[in-house]
Amino acid sequence: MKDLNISLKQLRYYLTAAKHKSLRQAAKELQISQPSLSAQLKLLEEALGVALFERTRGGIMLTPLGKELIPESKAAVDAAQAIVEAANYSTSGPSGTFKLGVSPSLGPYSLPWILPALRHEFTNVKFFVKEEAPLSLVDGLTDGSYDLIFTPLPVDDPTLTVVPLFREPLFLVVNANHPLAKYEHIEPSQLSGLDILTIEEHHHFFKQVESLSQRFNAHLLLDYEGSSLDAIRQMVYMEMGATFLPALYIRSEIRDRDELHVLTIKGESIYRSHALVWRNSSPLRGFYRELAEFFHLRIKEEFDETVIMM
Amino acid sequence: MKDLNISLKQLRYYLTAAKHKSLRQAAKELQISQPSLSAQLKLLEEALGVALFERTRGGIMLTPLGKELIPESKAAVDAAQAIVEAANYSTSGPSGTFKLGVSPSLGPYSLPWILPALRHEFTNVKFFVKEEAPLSLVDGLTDGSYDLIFTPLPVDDPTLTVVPLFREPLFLVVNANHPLAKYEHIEPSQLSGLDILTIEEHHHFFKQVESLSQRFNAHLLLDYEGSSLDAIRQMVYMEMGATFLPALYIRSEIRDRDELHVLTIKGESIYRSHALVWRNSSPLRGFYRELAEFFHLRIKEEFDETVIMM
DNA sequence: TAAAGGTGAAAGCTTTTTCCTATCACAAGA
DNA sequence: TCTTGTGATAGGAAAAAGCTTTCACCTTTA
Repeated sequence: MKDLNISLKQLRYYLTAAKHKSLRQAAKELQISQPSLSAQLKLLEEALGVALFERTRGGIMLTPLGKELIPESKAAVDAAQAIVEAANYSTSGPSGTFKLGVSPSLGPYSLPWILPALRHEFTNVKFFVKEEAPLSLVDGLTDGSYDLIFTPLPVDDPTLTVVPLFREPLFLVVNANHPLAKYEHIEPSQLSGLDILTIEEHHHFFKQVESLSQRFNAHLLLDYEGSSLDAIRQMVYMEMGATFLPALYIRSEIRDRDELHVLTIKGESIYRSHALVWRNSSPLRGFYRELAEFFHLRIKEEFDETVIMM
Repeated sequence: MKDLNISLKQLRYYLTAAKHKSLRQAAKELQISQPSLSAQLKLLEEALGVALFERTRGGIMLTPLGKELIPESKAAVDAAQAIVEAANYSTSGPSGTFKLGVSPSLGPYSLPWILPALRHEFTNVKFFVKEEAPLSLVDGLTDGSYDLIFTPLPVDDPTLTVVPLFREPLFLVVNANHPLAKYEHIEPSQLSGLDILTIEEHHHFFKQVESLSQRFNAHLLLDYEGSSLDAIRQMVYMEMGATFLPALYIRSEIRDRDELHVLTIKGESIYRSHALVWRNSSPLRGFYRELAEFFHLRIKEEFDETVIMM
């Protein structure tokens, strides 16, 4: 990069002197002494190697080149002013485009109810939302691909701040023609031998369903893994097996109870927890705490009958 | 004007740090020490009152606002760079739009033969040409309305540099039906009582024709003054009187010798002189001397049979 | 596990830049 | 002749920019 030996101050001085056609008047406006102004304009002329002004006893006048360099000088000073103003505006509230990473089993069934209110509350804040599996979310947060993630737990990294927000119940879902569909609540023993479908291995959800299957002696189907909750819902609909689905998903996507039946297991409370997570080193961590509180309130307002607040 | 407390250097440092995501790498590119860069970025952040970077042990990353201020920062630095480049370009030759003032009795009959060659020779120089009576030209040069004037002499102002270029003969012009039209040369006594037309009083030309009329005992018509040389040529054509016209005007505008007759006066050499004039205080006076030489050469090439070089 | 190598920050010092006051040189106007 | 206006010059003080050295902390390698 070519060395720039001119300063914004010098450009301001030049524009002001051009305006007044008098070094004394300009110095007065700038609130510096006239010899200082004279010296700085001389330095600017020397740095550029050209004469910008013609000095006469009646004052100064711009040379043709001096006139020609006015627009670019004004552009530089105006751009700097815009930076200062944007920053001033920003100190009165957070600003910019934030990269928010979410789990695909959580984001689509919660964020549409949160983001509009968020945009209303923090008007200069934009979110660029991307879905990715939770393990990838944590990696992305660590390496700076995301500023913030909204993800199922667990997250075990001491460089990250984890703010748990709520617990989301998981329910057993079977086809309406399934023998278990005649019940609202079943005994754990009734799960024995049941074919259980789930989504891909790198999701926390997979591990949880695997654990549940082992616990209830059910049979976890590994040959027909789904790529999303929608996919496994379709498989249940096609009588390929049963599955566990999160409450927010059920709330959002399962309306036709003639096709799919939702059950609870007696004496069992099955949940997964969700949190907002950010890097400890972020200078915006104060704002992220505010955001976490906002999320918490919004989720409470919107999903209080579905989830358990933390 | 709001006080700008950020510098172009700081903006360059910020852009370079953003590019490298490492203060050490950026400092290396900028050829300053890392602690200096760190300190300057901190000062920039303090001046703006916002965090532009998040610091981690693996390096730095931009905050959302840090990202948002990149385009304006680049705009400021690029504008300054453009100033430096324009100035560098300019030191390899004069540049800008020059305000050239010319007399209406000279400019139209000379500049069309000079300006194209001038543009070819000085490619970054533009002329904004304006015609005005010579006394107004001098006033305009003194007050800065013109950078340069091309004018008939005399010019008597010690703050101005006057470079005489050539002498332009004046010829007597009569209608082709006039008794004097049968001659190519006449005696001074033949002018006695002749009606003489001229242009307005505030032109040097008026004073010269007035002086000639008195000298040859001719009758200067004051009731029918022309506003231009074209106007008095028409009056001569309409047999309202005779007139003196400059050689360049005759060369350019009088082709039909069946209508108007051009005479010389025996034993008399009648001229007016023309010069380029600029302010002594102009930092571009070196360039104006060059220009004067170029005018001189060009006039010699184009008008050598019409005028007398000085 | 220890050593090496990477990160940005803090501290103290030197150099450079920016700004000040006082004055000068020159001109125009009263 | 004096007053008032212009921009420039000279010398000094204060602020800013940059340096080297070192620190704290982490990761990687042998």
